[in-house]
Amino acid sequence: MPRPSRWNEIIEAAAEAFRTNGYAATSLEDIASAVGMWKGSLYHYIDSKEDLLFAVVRGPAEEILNQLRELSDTDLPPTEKIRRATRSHVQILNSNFVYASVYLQEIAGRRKLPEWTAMDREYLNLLESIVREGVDSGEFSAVTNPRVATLALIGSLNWLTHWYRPGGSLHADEIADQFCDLFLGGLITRKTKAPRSQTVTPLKTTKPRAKRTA
Amino acid sequence: MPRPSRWNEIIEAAAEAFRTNGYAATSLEDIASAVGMWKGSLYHYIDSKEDLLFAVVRGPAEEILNQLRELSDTDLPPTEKIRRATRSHVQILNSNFVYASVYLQEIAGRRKLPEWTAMDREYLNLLESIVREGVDSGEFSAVTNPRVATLALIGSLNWLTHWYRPGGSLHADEIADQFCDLFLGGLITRKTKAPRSQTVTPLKTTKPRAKRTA
DNA sequence: TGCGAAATGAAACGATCGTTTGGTTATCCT
DNA sequence: AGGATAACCAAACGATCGTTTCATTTCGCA
Repeated sequence: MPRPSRWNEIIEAAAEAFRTNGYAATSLEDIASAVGMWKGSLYHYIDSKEDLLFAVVRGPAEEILNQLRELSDTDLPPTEKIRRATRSHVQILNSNFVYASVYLQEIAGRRKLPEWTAMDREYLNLLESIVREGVDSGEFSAVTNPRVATLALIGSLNWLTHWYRPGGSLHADEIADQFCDLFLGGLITRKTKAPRSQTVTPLKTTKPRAKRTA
Repeated sequence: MPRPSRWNEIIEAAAEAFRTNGYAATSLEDIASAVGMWKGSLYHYIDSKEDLLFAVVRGPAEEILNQLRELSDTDLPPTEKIRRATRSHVQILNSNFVYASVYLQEIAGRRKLPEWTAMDREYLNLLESIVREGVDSGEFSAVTNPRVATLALIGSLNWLTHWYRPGGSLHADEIADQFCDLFLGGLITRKTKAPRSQTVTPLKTTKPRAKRTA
C-alpha cells in the first residue's frame, strides 16, 4: 500500500490544527501526534514552527493571486470580469478551504511580513482596477467609491470562511453567482435586469497542494 | 491628578495587545508591563487570563446586538432598516475599534462557547429577517437568497477591521452609506435610482466602556 | 490618627513549549 | 549485499507562560 508523502500529512494536520485552534495555540505535539510521530521528529521536515504556517498558506495565496492576474490581462467586459474573479475566489476558498482559512486568520491582519502584504495589496489593486474600468466605461455607477466597493466585495468573499463549509448544501458556484447578482444588481427590485452570466469558459483549473523534499 | 480607574487601563492594554499579537501570543507580562505593574498583580483584578478576553469583548458585542434588536422592533421600511443597521454596525466598530477587532479575531470563528455563538446567530437572524421583509413586500428582488445576502453584508462590515482605522480619511458614516448604496442599488448603472437616505434620527447612542470592581 | 482593606511588589512553582541532540531503524540505490 | 541517507525514536534543555503565595505599600474612612 503506497502511503502518500508524509510531508502532505504533516501539512494537512498542521492546517487543520491551525484553523481550529489558531497558530499560537497549536503545539508541535498536537501536529506530531496527529500524524503519529514524536514532535522532535518534525524537525526532519522543518526548521521552525513558522515553516509549517508558511507551507500551509503559500499554495492558495499564490494561486488566487495568479488567477486574478490572468483575468486582468483579458479584455472581457468589467461585469464579466467581476463575475469570474468572484467565482475564482470562491472556488479556491472551496477547494483549499482549510489552507485559505489559516491564511485569512493568521496572515491577513496580524503578521505584517512584507511578502504577504504585497500580495494582499496587489490583489486588492487588481480588483479595484476592474471596478474602475466599469466606472470609466459607464457600465458601473460612479456613486460608490471604487476602493470601498472592492473592499466590500473582498470582505464578503473572505467572510465565507466563517460560515461556508465545503460539501454543504450550497455549491461554491451558486454562492459566487449570488454574490455577483448582489454586488452588480443590488437588493432593490429594478425593471432593467442585471446581466446574468451564461455558460462559463474556465480560464484554468489548478490542483490542491504543494510539494517539498526536506 | 485623578488617575482613571486602573481596571480600564488594564483592559485597554489587553485589548491593544490582543489585537496586534492575538490572544494566545500575548503574555500577561506584556499587559502588566504596559500598565506598569508585575504580572502577578494582575490577579488582583482577574481570576484567569481568559477573563481579560471576555471583559474586552463583552461591551461592544452586547451593544451591537441590542441596537439591532431595537431597530428590528420598529416598522420602518426595510430599505431604511438596512441603512440604519449598517450605520449602527459601522459606528460601533468605529468607536470600539480595538475591542470589536478582538471579538472578530478571537471569538467569532474560533471559540465555540455557546454564549457567543448564540449572539452571533441572533444578530444574523435579525438582519436576515429585515432582508426577508423587503423581499416579501416586493421592495427587494427575490433573486438573491436572503441568508446569503445577509452574510455578504455582514462579511463586508466585519472585514472593516482589516482596513478601516478610526480617524482615517474616510468617516464611518460615509463608509456605511457607501456600503448601503452598493448593497441596495448594486454596481451596475440604472435609470431608477435607489432611494438615498435623508437626515438621520438616531435611535440611541451608547458610550465606550464597561466597569468592574474587583 | 490609626486601622482594615485594597493595591501592588517580588519571588517562586509547575507545566508546557519550541528546539536540540544523539542514537536507532527503515529505505533506496548500485 | 551493503553502504548511504532518509525517517523516526526518545530524551532532555532552556525558556516562557499562567498562576500562586506572601510580604509590603497605599489609601479610604471612622
